This record gives sequence, structure tokens and C-alpha cells, in this order.
Amino acid sequence: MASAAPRPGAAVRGSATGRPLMAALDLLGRRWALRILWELRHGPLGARALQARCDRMSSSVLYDRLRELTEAGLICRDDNEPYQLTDLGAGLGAALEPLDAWARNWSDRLTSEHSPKRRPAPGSRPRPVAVPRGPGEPR
Amino acid sequence: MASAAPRPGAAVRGSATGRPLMAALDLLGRRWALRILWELRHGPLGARALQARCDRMSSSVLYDRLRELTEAGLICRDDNEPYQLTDLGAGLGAALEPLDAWARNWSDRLTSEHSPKRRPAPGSRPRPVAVPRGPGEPR
DNA sequence: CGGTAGCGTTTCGAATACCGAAACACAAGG
DNA sequence: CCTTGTGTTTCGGTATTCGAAACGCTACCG
Repeated sequence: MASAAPRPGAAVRGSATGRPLMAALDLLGRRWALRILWELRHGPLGARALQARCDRMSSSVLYDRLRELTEAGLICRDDNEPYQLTDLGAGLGAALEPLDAWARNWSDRLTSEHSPKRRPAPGSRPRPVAVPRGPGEPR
Repeated sequence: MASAAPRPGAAVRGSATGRPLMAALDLLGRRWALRILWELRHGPLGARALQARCDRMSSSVLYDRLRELTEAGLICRDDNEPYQLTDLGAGLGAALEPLDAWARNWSDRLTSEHSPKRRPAPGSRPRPVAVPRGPGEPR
């Protein structure tokens, strides 16, 4: 049986504190979760249509995710209509864009420094940075 | 033995496409990964100090994450100095803020609609939203 | 009727990730 | 020496997550 969907305030993967960001990353970090939301951006889709768009996604995971995302209020469905995003789920898309941009930059850096093992080319290796005094702290 | 750290371009958890965002979520969605980065925002920390700040994190996972984050170029260490963020890792903090803000809003909504099971109070249930025609597509 | 095709959904064995505690190595100090 | 404090690895057990196959249902069609 699949366990309960991550909720802010309760213990989640990544930390027992239940900080909202942790809960979000727990939810979204699960396999295919984000991909499902992504596919739904284009419009409502049925379960099998979703599965078709997400190559290799198995249906058990699909339904686990659908249930979790529904409990989280990111998707919903009317009666037996196809699944669709809620306004909350749609807002998530915008919130992910900076992370997406960062990830692209990250990807560029990793791939430009010739891929082989890990050790970046001499002179271009990751430099430490002066710590910017983060404002909030995790609790 | 721990497997290789997720890299953009290679298959990762969440999708076989290796889209940068997916790889990022794979990496960051792993238990304690983000927490470690978060703790390092305050300044360099040694392994045991990190473990102390992250209650209940077991050392085996800690070192798995440290290795992964290092391979990903988000953290580094000079010789046997404490671990610290790279500029790339520090930039991630900023990229996460919108997501953090979204997560707080999400948290507020979930907790305000009296927690019980899932069905939100009548009249406040998640409404579907007109699909905003997302620009990019997954691939 | 049968059959077969599409959909939503569940079951189940196997792989993986995670945990907690113990141990190893190594350096410094008393 | 012996203790104390680091950084790190190993190991057995447990929980989570996966993928493939199966199940049930509603058409639709010959």
C-alpha cells in the first residue's frame, strides 16, 4: 500500500521538520511527479494518455503519483473526466522556472567541462564562494 | 555501493530524458540533499557538524550525499578543510526561493482548509484552471 | 451473444534507498 | 599509552519504489 502523500508540517523525506519546501521537494522529487504535472500543462489528460506520454512510466507509479498529487491539491478530476491541474498546480509551473533556468546553467557547466569522470579541467574547477549570509534558517 | 550522482543528459529518477530540471530534482529530491546545502549556506561545515545539525541523518547517507553533491559541483572542499558551497551551489539557493514561496502558499492552503482527510471544504475545493498554453515541451 | 478493444485501476515479486550502529583510520593532547 | 575528536566506511535489516502483468468495466461490432 502506498503511504500518505507528503504534506507540509508532517515529516517528509529529506527532513523531519516538514518545512514546506522540504515537503514540496519530497512530493515533486518522486519519480514522474513533475513530469505528470508538466504533461498536464498542455491540458487535461486521462490516465492512459498520461502514461503514453511518459515513456516507461509504470501504471502503479502513475496512480501513486496521481493520488499523491490529488491529495496535495495540485491536480483534480471531475467525476470520471480526465485529470487536470488545479490553480495551485498551475502556479507551481511558474515557481519552477528559476530552478529550471538554474538547472540549464548547471547542465551547461557540467557538459562544457569535458564530461569524462568528474575532475573538472584545471583552472576551471569549482571555486568556493564567499558565504552570502543566508537570511532565513531552517529551524 | 552508492550509484553515480544524477547528471543532466543522463537518465535520472523521474524521467529517462535527462532534462536538466529532472536531473536537478533527482539530485535535490534525495533525502537530506537539500538540507545539507541549506545548512552550508551559513558557512563551511565539517562532516560531523553537518550530521549534528541534521537530526537523525545517518552517516552513510551523509557521505552518499556529500559525494553526489561534490560530483555535481555544488559543494567542494580544499584538502581536508570543511565542506562548503561552490558558486554554483550558492546560486541554487536563489533559484529555490520562488519554489519556497510557492510551498509556503501551498502549505497555508492545505492547513487552512481544516486538515482531516482531503476533501476540501465545500466552496473552496480546488478548481480546475484554464490551461495556460505552456511554452516548452518536455522531450 | 461472443469477441476484442479501450480505459482506469490494483496486485505482486524484485530492486533500490535508507537507516542505525558499529568499526576503522588518523591526528592531537593529556 | 590512553583518551578524545575528527572523517569515513561497512553491514544487516527495513521501508520505499519500481515494472510488468493482471483485473474489471464499458463500449463497440460482427
